[in-house]
Amino acid sequence: MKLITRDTDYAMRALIFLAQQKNRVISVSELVRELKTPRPFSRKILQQLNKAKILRSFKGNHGGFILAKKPKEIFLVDLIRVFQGPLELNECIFKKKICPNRNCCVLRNRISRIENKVLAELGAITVGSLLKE
Amino acid sequence: MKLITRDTDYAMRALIFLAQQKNRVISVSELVRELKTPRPFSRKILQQLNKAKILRSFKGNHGGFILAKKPKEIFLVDLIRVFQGPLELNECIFKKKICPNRNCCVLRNRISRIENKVLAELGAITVGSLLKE
DNA sequence: CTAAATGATACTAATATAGTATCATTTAGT
DNA sequence: ACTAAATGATACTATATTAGTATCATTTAG
Ligand code: FES
Ligand code: FES
Repeated sequence: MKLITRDTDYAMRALIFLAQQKNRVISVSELVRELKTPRPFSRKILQQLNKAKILRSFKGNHGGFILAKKPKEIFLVDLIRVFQGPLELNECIFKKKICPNRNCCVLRNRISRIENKVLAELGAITVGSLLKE
Repeated sequence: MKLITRDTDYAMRALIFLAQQKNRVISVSELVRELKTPRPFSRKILQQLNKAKILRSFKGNHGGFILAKKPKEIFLVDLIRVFQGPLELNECIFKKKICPNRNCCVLRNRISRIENKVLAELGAITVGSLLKE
């Protein structure tokens, strides 16, 4: 079971790098030179982050990307949601057969608790919290 | 993010069904008639459970499967491990670049805590705990 | 001997993840 | 106005994982 896919991983790295550049507009070329991540893939990811309003983009010559939010306001969970869809561990797993009345299913309760825990822990991680000085 | 794949799901259903049959040997035919799961797939799953010593099998005419353990001793985590491999949320996600000293990486610590929580919650779920009387 | 079962194993199909390619559009600099 | 350097949008390809099938060998009750 993977908690984080590569999109999310690269996105986080890119965001941390951008955060370190303090509002300088950074092009994909510059970014991949630094991070050594595959260029077109990285580009796609930045574009998605732009659509998600986590980045702001500038077109044309000398264009590129900057953070649209403060590092402390960019949460890992948000990235997960952008690239991996909603975090639903919760969805009923054992359909009809096993779960007679869904409200009190042992499984369901426990899985909800897991989900809450995951959200709480991940919800505390931001780009800011991973920045090294 | 899916916590449980279909193998694990079907396996759990099969085990619950077998538990309800109280030591009667059940053939795949009988099982899929009841559970309505795809036959050859279900068969493969039962064979895997047999290899994992969660089931015992009997060959030949009137053969089939019975539980090799008490329902309370069959844990959901075990099934997850059989069908989905080890539950490693933990593996380092952001390699070199982000994590200078791995022992104190914020992320790593939090993810370990998530993993522990997941294990604790799942570790409490057995076939027995899901049996309806 | 035979029918009904599992064992072992190889194959196929569908879906999700990872990544590429291409063309249109924008814009700073000359 | 032209050009080079950038992003926007979108379609495509490749790889891995998940889901499922097919087949033949072996075992065994009757
Ligand atoms: S798994 Fe959905 S109610 Fe039990
Ligand atoms: S993610 Fe591995 S040490 Fe930080």
